[in-house]
Amino acid sequence: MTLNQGFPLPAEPDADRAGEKRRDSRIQVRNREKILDAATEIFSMYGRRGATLDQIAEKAAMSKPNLLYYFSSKEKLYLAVLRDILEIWLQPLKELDERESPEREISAYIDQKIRFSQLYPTASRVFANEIVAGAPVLKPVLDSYLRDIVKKKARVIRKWVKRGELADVDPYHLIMMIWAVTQHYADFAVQIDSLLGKSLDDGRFYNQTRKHIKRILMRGILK
Amino acid sequence: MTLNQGFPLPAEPDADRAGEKRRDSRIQVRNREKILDAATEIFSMYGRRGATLDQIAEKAAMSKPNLLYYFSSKEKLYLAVLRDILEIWLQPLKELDERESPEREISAYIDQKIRFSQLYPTASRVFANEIVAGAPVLKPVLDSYLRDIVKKKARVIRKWVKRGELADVDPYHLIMMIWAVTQHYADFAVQIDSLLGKSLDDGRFYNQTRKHIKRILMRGILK
DNA sequence: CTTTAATTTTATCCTTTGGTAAAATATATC
DNA sequence: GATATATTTTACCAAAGGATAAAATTAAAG
Repeated sequence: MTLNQGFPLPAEPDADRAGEKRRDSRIQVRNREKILDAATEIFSMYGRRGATLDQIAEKAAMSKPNLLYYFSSKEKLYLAVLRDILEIWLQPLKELDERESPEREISAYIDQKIRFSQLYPTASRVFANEIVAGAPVLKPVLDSYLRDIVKKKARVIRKWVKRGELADVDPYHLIMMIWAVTQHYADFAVQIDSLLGKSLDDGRFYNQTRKHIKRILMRGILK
Repeated sequence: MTLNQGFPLPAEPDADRAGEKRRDSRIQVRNREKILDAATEIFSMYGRRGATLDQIAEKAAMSKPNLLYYFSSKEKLYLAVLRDILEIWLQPLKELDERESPEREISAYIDQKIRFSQLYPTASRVFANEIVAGAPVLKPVLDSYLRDIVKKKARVIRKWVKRGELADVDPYHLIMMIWAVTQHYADFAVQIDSLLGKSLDDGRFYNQTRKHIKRILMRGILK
């Protein structure tokens, strides 16, 4: 993972890297990534407050002070993790295109969301954890950045409805419904494993899930 | 809340109350409930590990040792909270009745689930937190108790499909879809508030949400 | 090779946190 | 109202956890 490109989290939160000049060394890159991956996993299991630097350091196979050499505080590390996640989490929504048919676009959107759940289940859980906890860190981003994007895309959906290509659905509810259902398979993976003994890692199950979700949702919203 | 009746969590986990004889005094009842409510709120925000007894005690307006007089450890308290939640969380599913029409039954089920999200959003979040974290405590219950109930109800749904009263849906996916969508409004309430400035507390929004979910889902699964 | 800069380790600090002990206070029962 | 029991408070403690300092080591540049 780790595709941290200029993300709109609270302006330059990583004070660490202020005034940086030289490029990240190979060691730098490798270790930051190792840490971010470890942190994602630990944060997904214990949450922002419950996770400990000791656990993360251990999972990343380095000493705690060494970890702190790369991320100067637990909070900064958490922020870095969130930034990476939000970026990929949000990408698919941005691609909804009103010039295409809703059938095609929404179908593709569901595909991408469920794909995300398959590829980055732990990341999804970190995000879920943050939101369930009341978005102590992400709230400002939700209130601005996310809000704007969703508003824009709601307009796209509304246009489809007006054109008569879609049943009369509320755009916001529709978007949230898609989020809820697709993310569920990553966020509540243990539950699903308990009930079915399956996970999205299983290619057959992945496809069955994908098709099932799409079938019901598309039937529910297409004219 | 607090309707802790003989719940099937790991056999008699509340060793505190072993060999109890006399009934709970009024003070006992009142304080246990105060603590459980406070704990629910704190656990919902910080998770099992992130929550602290100090926070819970403060919210319950009592000293920490006093709190520990009622629940002898944080883990026991967490367990008590979970037990209460699971009980009410699960109730609606048990009521699915194959002798009635799927239209009526599933509709009622969705109603009850969304009602739960409205009435006990924090409880829902504690539960969500536990599952997202990998169900460290509830895993055994999911693997046995929940599994059995869901299996039984999946059979009911399958019967409806066979009778031709329902489209050919997978029972498990359908159940999870309903869970995902209805719980979403409690678990991700902050997000919804950020995007819409609304919550299920708002009666109008509650009804709109309820109807919207039902419309899409029912259309998606009825023949 | 040296010399300089980057990285890692070791030792340590201070605060928070779950939990206990025992004294003090309140409540109930006779 | 005296006595026994239940509840609450006060004072602690040991372990865990986030963070820093400085020494030791490794990698890079000339």
